[in-house]
Amino acid sequence: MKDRNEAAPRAVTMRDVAKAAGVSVSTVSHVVNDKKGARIGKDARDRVRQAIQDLGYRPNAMAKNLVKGGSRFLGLVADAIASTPFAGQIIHGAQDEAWRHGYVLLVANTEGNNDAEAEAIAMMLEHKVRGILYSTWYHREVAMPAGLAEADSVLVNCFSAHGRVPAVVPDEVDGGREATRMLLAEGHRRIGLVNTTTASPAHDGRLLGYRQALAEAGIAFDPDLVMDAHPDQEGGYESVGRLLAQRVTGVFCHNDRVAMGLYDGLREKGARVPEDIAVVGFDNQEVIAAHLRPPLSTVALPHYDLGRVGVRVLLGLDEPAADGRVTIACPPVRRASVSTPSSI
Amino acid sequence: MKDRNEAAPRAVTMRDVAKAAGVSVSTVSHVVNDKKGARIGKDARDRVRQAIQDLGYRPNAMAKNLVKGGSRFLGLVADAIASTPFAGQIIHGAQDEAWRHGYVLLVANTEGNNDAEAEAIAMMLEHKVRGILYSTWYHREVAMPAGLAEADSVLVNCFSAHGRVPAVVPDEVDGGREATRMLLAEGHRRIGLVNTTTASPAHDGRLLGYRQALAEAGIAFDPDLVMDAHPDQEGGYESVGRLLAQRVTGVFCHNDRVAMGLYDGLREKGARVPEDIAVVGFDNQEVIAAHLRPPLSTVALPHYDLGRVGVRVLLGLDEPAADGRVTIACPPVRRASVSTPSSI
DNA sequence: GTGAAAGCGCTAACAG
DNA sequence: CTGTTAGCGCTTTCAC
Repeated sequence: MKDRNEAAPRAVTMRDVAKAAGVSVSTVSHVVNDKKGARIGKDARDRVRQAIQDLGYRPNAMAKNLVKGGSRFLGLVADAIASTPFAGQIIHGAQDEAWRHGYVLLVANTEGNNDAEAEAIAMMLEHKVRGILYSTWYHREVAMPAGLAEADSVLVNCFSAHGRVPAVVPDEVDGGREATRMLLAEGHRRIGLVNTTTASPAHDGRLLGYRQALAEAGIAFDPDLVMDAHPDQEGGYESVGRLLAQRVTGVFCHNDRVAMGLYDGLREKGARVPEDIAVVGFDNQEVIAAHLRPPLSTVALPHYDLGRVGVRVLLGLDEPAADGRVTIACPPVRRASVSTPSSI
Repeated sequence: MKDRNEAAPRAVTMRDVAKAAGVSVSTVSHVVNDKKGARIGKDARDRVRQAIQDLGYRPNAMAKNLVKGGSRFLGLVADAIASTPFAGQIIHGAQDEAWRHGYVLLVANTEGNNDAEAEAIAMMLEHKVRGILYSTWYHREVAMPAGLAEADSVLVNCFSAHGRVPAVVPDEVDGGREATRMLLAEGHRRIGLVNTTTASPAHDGRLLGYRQALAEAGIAFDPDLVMDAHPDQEGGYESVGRLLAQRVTGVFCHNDRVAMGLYDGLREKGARVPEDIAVVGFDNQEVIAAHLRPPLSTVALPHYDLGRVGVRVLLGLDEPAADGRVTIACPPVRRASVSTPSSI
C-alpha cells in the first residue's frame, strides 16, 4: 500500500515515458498497443519498454476510452446479490464472458430498491457502458426501469411483458420434464408434485413439464398428486401427510429447500428415501442438495449460463428467438435420492 | 433498447446542449454541476435545463474523471462469488458504503485463479481506482498479489503475514465465546465442540473463544469434548457417536452445515434437539440455519460489515489498530435449537 | 453573468 | 521508421 500521507505524485503518463525514452508519445502509444501497422525500430522499442518498466507506467483507461469514443464497460444490475448464491453465479458467468471479449463488468446491487436501481442505471449510462444486463435472482416478469431504454439491454432471468427487450431465461418446462423423467426412469408411476403457491414462470413451467413427461410415459395426469406448498423447508415438511395419503412412490419438489423439509417429515413418519419414496428437487443449491442424506437428485438452474449468454446476446454474438427469448436448458443432476446408492 | 442496427448517432455532448441553449459550454458545465460560485442568470439556466431534457444529455463520466485527474472507482476483487452467499454480502456492504461516498465498485471475480487475479488488478489500476479491496470468502492468510501494492489497498476477510496492509476481519474468538455462552446461559456444563480439521483463524479463534467462555463460567476445559470433523454435513453426521459417548448436553459446531449433519445423526440415534442435546452453529447461513427443525441458534459472520468497513478504511474514514487490523464482532443469533421453543 | 481558451492522457491521421 | 498535430468531452481559470 502506498503511504497514505504522501502527496499524490502525479501519475506517470505517456509523455513521461516518451521523454525518458527519448521518443515521441505516438511512438510510445504504438509500442504500448503493439500496433501492427507501425514499424518501430527494435532500438526505440526497447528503450520505450525499459522506460515503462523504470517509471512503472500504467496506461490510463479513461483517457483511452475517451478518445476511442466509448468504454469497454458492461453494466450488470442485480436485485439480490446477498441472499442466495444465484446472483453470484449470474455475475460469474457474465464476467467470464465479458472478460473474454475485453469488457469489464460494472456491477450494481440494488436489493430491490428502486432508487438504488435508478441511480445505478444513471451511473452506468454516464460511464457510457456498451450495454446493460438487468437480472433478477428468481425467474419473473419485470417492469422495465426507466433509463434502461437509453442503452442496449438484455434481461437475465427475467422478462418484460411486451418482449421488446431480449430476455435470457431458464427453460422451466424442460426442467420440470427432466425432474419427472428421473423418477419415471426408476419405474415410478405415481409421482407427486409439490409446487409453489404462487403463479410464476417456475410454478407454471415446471407443472407443464411434469405433465408432459407423464404424458410421454403414457401416464394419466392426476390432479390429486399435485399440491402447493410454501417454497421452503417448512412447506416441504408440511406436505408429507398429503403425499403419504396419496401413496406416491416418488415426489418432484419445487425446489431443494422443499425437498430438505420433506426429508425431515418423511423421516418422522418412518419413510425412507429413496426406498419408500424417491425425491427430486430443483435448483441444485449445492449447500443443500449435495449434502442431504441421501444426496438429493435435482435439476440445475443454469445461472452461470444465464449470465454468460446474457453478455453474448448483448454483444450480438447470440441471437434471441423471434419472441425475444433465449431459453437455457435445466440439466438434471442425479444423486442417490431417486434410487438405492448401489444402482447409480 | 436502441435499435441494434441504427448507426451509432454520436452521443449528445455538452457542446450540443450549449448550442441548443444558445450559451457556452462553460455555462452548461456550471449549471450541470450546480457550481456554487457561478452566477448564472435564471433565464440561461432554464434554457440549459430545457436543452438537457430535450436532447437527453448525459454527462460523460470518463471525460469528467480525466480532467479531474482520478476516478471515483473502488476495486473489489473477490475469490469466490459463485459458491456461497458470503462474497455477495461483502460486495453488498462494500457497495452500499462506496455509493454513500460517491464511489462506484469495480467488481472482479477471480474464483481463485491467479491469472484472473493479476488481470483484474491490472484492469483496476488502469482505471485509476482510488483503491482496491481484496477479499476472500473464508477468513484466511493470503499472499499479497503483486500489483496490489501499486494502489491503496485493504484486505477483507483475510490478512497478510507482515501486516503492512490494513485488514478487516471477523472476530473469531468473540464468535466462539458468544456461541458457547448461548449454551452456558441455558445451564449446559458439558459442552462439546465440533471444530474443523484444519488449522485456520476460524479453527483456532473459535476454540479459544470456547475456552474463554468456559473459563468465565468456571468450567474446566476438557479436551475430550473437543473433536475435529470435516466442516460440512457429513462431518457433523459422523461426529454424533463421539458426542454421545461423551454425554454432552450441548454442542457448539464449527459451522451451520456441520450442525445440519449433526441434526440428522442425532435424529437417527433418537436424540432430540434441544431437549436431549442443544446445538449451536456458526455462520448464520440463512438457507440452513433459519429452516432446520428446530431452527438453529448460531453466530453470524459479519460479511456485510466486513465489506462496509473495508471501504471505510480504504477511504480513511476508519482507522485500523496498531497491528493493522480492524476486527468485527460476530453477533449471536438465537433460535430454538438451544432451548425449548416456548422459552425463547 | 457569461464566454474563450487551455489542457487532462491518449489515439490516429498525416507529414516527413 | 518516427514526430506533429488535432481532437475525444469536460472543468476551470481568467477576461470581458
